[in-house]
Amino acid sequence: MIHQVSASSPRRRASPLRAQLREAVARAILDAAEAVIAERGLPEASLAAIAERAGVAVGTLYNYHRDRDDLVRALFEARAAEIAPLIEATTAAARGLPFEQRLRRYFHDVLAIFDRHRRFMRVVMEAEHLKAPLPRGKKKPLLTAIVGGLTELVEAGVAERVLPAGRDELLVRLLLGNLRSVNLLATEQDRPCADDADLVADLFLHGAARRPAP
Amino acid sequence: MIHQVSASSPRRRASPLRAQLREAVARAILDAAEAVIAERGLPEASLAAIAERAGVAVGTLYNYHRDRDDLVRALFEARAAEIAPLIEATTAAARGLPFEQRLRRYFHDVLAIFDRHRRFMRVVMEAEHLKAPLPRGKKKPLLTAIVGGLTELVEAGVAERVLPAGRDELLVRLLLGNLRSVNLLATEQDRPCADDADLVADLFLHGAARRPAP
Amino acid sequence: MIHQVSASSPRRRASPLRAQLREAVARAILDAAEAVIAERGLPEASLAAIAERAGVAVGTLYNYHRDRDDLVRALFEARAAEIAPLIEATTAAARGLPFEQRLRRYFHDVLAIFDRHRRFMRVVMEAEHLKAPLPRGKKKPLLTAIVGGLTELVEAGVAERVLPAGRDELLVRLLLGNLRSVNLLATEQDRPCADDADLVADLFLHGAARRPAP
Amino acid sequence: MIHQVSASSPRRRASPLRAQLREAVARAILDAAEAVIAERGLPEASLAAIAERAGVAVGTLYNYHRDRDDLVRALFEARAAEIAPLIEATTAAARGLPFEQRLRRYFHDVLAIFDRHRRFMRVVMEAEHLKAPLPRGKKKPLLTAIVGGLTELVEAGVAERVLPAGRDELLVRLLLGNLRSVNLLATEQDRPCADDADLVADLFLHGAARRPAP
DNA sequence: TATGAATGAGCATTCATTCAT
DNA sequence: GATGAATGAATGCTCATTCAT
Repeated sequence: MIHQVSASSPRRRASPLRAQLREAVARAILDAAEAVIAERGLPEASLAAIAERAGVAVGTLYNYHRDRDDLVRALFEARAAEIAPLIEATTAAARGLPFEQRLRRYFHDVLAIFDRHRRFMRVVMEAEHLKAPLPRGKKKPLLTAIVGGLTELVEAGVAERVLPAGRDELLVRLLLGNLRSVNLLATEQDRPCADDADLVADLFLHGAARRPAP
Repeated sequence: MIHQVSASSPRRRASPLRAQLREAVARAILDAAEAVIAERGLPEASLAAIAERAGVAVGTLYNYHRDRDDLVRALFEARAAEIAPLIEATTAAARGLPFEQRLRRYFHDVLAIFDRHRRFMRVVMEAEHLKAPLPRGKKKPLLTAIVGGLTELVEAGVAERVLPAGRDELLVRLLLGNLRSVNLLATEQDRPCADDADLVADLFLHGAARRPAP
Repeated sequence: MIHQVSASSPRRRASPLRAQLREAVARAILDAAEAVIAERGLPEASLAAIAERAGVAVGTLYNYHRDRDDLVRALFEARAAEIAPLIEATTAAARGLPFEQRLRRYFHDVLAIFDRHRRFMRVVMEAEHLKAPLPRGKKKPLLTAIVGGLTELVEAGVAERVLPAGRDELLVRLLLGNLRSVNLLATEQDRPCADDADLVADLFLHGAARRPAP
Repeated sequence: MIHQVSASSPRRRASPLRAQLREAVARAILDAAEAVIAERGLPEASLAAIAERAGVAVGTLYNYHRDRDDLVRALFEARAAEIAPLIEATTAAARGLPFEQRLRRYFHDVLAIFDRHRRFMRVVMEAEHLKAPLPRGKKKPLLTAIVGGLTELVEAGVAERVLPAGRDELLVRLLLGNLRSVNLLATEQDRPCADDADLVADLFLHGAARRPAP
């Protein structure tokens, strides 16, 4: 039993077709898992439903994943492997900018990424806090990337003396919460998150209150 | 089988004792449900565990609730019945104040209420978004109260021309998200939410950015 | 979940009926397990088959036993608890007799016990050697009792200088094998084992060979 | 799909190489099956494990055997084809000797054969009685050979008036049981069976009891 | 009304078997 | 012929729900 999900190297050069097929099925399974989880929520996502959605038999799932936990973890890891680099690239791209621009840029880019992966990001954001959403051991790698970017951002803000010192953790959490709120609302309303990036960044920087003209 | 959850009116004047007893058992069940859900998370909270915690037999749960969904809903409703008035009182108390004070006051009072009901509020906040935490149809009544208060607040801000118009829904969601972030972080760190009320209100009003001295 | 199989003490004096019923179901389950195992062999004995045979639902099995292993172990223990004392009584009853009588007596009595519990003894004797017939941990208590009796017997024979010294283990195994052979053959032919007791004892003591008349 | 198990005649004279290869694979499969069964026991021996051990794909097993039952049966038949002649040769070699020598000789030679095929004989002896170790219909051919030899032996003994008449079947079973006991004990203790041949033959002939010196 | 045993549909998982390549 | 992924029936087990006492 081999559990090589994204293995691009077939055992023999002779059958790249096999490998391609395998790859396709593997992808179909993860896509189905994502869809079912997005629809029913993680604990209600049964393997039967996932298999049906993927158009394969239940047993086939076990040709690709050791068990249910492994399937879920593989989904999160596969998406993380795809998305986390984008997040990190965004973090890197914003680095060096003055804080305000940096925040604005980061928010905009991250929310744009959310838009391109909306269904999965919804799952991640919903699972953000859950008791035991993912099987023990593996951590949520995508959240880690996002939180990492936010932490760096906040630290930069503090270093520039734009943000108050000593409340880093709370600030990071509030920013994460803002991303979450925007994502969930936009998903509900079926419109892009990125539209709200500027508003939210502004709000975070300067507050909602309009200062009366002097 | 009678399902009078929060019925405070005994069936007969003749046996207030029996009614009292029933009330006590009903309360024990909801308390147990709250405890088990807080500990294991909603989907892992089995009726067996709840019954054991409540010190009753499983069958007894069905004398008080039609099914599991109904029990959960009853819990949320009961707590809502207890907490929502406090929220509404807070909403009312803040009414009439100038917006900034009003927001500050509202946040402080609401977070203080969170502190007094921390265990349950954590459950509520975790379940905030969940796919099917509550049976379809019934809405989460406590969230409704909070969102109601926030909506009124935002509308007042817009009316006073302190908040930007046309983005009410997003602003409400962001405020709710802030409350959520503060609650979850404080719960994790096992310290009161209310401590953060001023900071968060300030942040929302004036932003994180310190304006350089002119 | 209470797994009190042979518990004769109901939780309340008030419902001896409940307890009686429970006892009856527990017995029915073990009887069914015994029958199915005897028919299909241990590894092929599915819980579904056992439940059907017992006239209960699958879930009911789990009200009496933690899992399949536990059910099987319970069967073996219950029967052992019933039969082992008989074996031990036999061992004790034979104690003190001169070796030849002692052996004869022991064989006869043990085979008579086999006859009264034929179906189960067949299962035990079949499982005698199996790789992992019983779940880890618990040992086969009935075989232990029998082997214990045989060991004592052999030791007595050696002490009386009737049996050769130094080959105790082999002698015990051969005796056990003889009991097994007799049991399986008699079961196949659907006739009592005890009939063969004298022959087998004689054979063991004096051999099959008839000495020619001098 | 051709299921010529022990076919030593290639389909074409033209490609003895191919036939040789086929033969080699067939042997590898049976060897693997024997090893896995010896290690895990018959019911736990999965085709996946056998295929892996044999170094072939699961599907290949089905090019050599109709199904799992057929594979197991083929193993038993192949080994029987190898061992049964040895047993029969032993039977023949002993034929004509006076009964006592004949028995002694037979036991010794058979146990020596057991030693040379210990792993498989253990499997056979363990499976001796099992409910459904082999698919219905087919008999265990090796046991048949052994039992045949024992039957002839017993009949000779009866004819010579050394053994009591009328209990042939039981005597055969007891002898078989003795072989079994010796085999299992020796395997457990990892020492040769043949060492015990004389003792067991003696025991069977003259009994365990030492006659007091006159 | 309280009890807790009985129920059975539903779930994750295994594995002999099939079949396109 | 060899391969190994796909299949799906069968298994052990859980748990919300029912119901006789």
